[in-house]
Amino acid sequence: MIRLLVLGAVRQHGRAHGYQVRNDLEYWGAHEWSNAKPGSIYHALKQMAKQGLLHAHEVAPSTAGGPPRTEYEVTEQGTEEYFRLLREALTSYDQKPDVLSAGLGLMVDLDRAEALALLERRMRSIEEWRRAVTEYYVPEDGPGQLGHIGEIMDFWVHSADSGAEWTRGLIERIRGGAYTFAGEGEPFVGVLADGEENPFATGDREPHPGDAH
Amino acid sequence: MIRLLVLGAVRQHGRAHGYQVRNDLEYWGAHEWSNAKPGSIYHALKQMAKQGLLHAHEVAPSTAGGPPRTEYEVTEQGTEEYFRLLREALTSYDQKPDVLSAGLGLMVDLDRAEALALLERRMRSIEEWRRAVTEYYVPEDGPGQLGHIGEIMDFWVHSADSGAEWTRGLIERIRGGAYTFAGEGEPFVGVLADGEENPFATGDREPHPGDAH
DNA sequence: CCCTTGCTAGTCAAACTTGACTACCTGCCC
DNA sequence: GGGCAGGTAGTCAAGTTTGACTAGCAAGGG
Repeated sequence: MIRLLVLGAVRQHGRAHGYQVRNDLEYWGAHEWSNAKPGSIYHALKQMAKQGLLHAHEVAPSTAGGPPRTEYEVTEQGTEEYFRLLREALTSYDQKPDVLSAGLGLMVDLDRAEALALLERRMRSIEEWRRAVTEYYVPEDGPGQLGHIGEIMDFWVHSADSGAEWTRGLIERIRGGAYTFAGEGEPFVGVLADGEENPFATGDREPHPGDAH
Repeated sequence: MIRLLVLGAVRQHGRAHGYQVRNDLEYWGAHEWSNAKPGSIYHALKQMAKQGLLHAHEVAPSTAGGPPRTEYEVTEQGTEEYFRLLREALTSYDQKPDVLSAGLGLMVDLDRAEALALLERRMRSIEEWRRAVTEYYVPEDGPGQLGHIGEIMDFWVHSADSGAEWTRGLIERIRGGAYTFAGEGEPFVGVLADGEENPFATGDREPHPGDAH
């Protein structure tokens, strides 16, 4: 998950250091909905460099104060992994909203037809899962047998239905021509240029209410 | 999270060993919707014993084959922590469905009035969060400024709305007298007695479709 | 001119999670 | 009467995540 985000960020820059990635993720709001803390980001970069998904350039000291920095570039192998993760994020329904969010942020790296196909597969995935849950909790003995435990299943089913509905909406928007996908001309700029100010910076605004811990 | 589940399971038994906890969690379906693998469970037990939330009895070898086992009991401090976690799980909206699921499974350890109060707070929490997100993504420049990134926010808002709707339903069911809460007589048996067969055992049925990894 | 604030860039230990693995015993089929 | 399938109970190393910490430099106030 973190790998998907990091690969996506590095890829858009062509070449990036950790702090830049960190900033992009904040720009996307990822610090609010994913577990993308500094530690995880740097760890992911190093790990992926070790595994050959990224190439690490030993690089000059910072131009703007601070310690020297290492720049990374996505290798061919890393690109493959990136698309694999991206496709999976859009397709699979594992009720982890952060994975889908990451996929949404990066889906325009695919072409429109493929994005649509993946989302259709996502729909089928949700339906299948719904069927599995309802089988499990409405056994022939009738419901209620589970007492309040049944609420858990009811919650899952409700989530699945709501997720399906939303996905349907998205498919329609994309089919209707929304957004700019790969190979459709001027792409949407999803990263900050060097020195550009982040209009959505949250500063030290506290995390969204309801967050505990 | 895992701590909440483990504390809840041990508490219901009064005294339990790791394997028993593992079985209860399967009974609740937790292996499907939470990251409660054996390793995590045993780790949590040991950790919490070290921290004084559980008391570990050094105990006799198994009665039914297998290595000897350690039994645990929740301490007073552990009970406090348990209720703290439980209240938090029901109240806070951090879009992690597994936390809520755990809370639902254990909510009957509270009394009805408190459960209702917590769920009302959950509703407010969701609304507040929704407000925060919509502020963030419909700035005065108008929407669309974010391009496809806006879809992420739209997804959050949709999830929040759907979560609120479901919570409202649950509140009504509980207010209407559903389920048996603490202090209301014969509690629902949420654990398996020794030797009882799990009617919902999944055997080696594979995890729900759509699960990747 | 110096000193505090704040941004840049990153490290690190401790905690947690994962998935595969071990070892023991029972029942039962042949 | 052997052996193997399957349940019981748990360990362990490798990997990941967390949250707090470090250290360098710039800008600006007094």
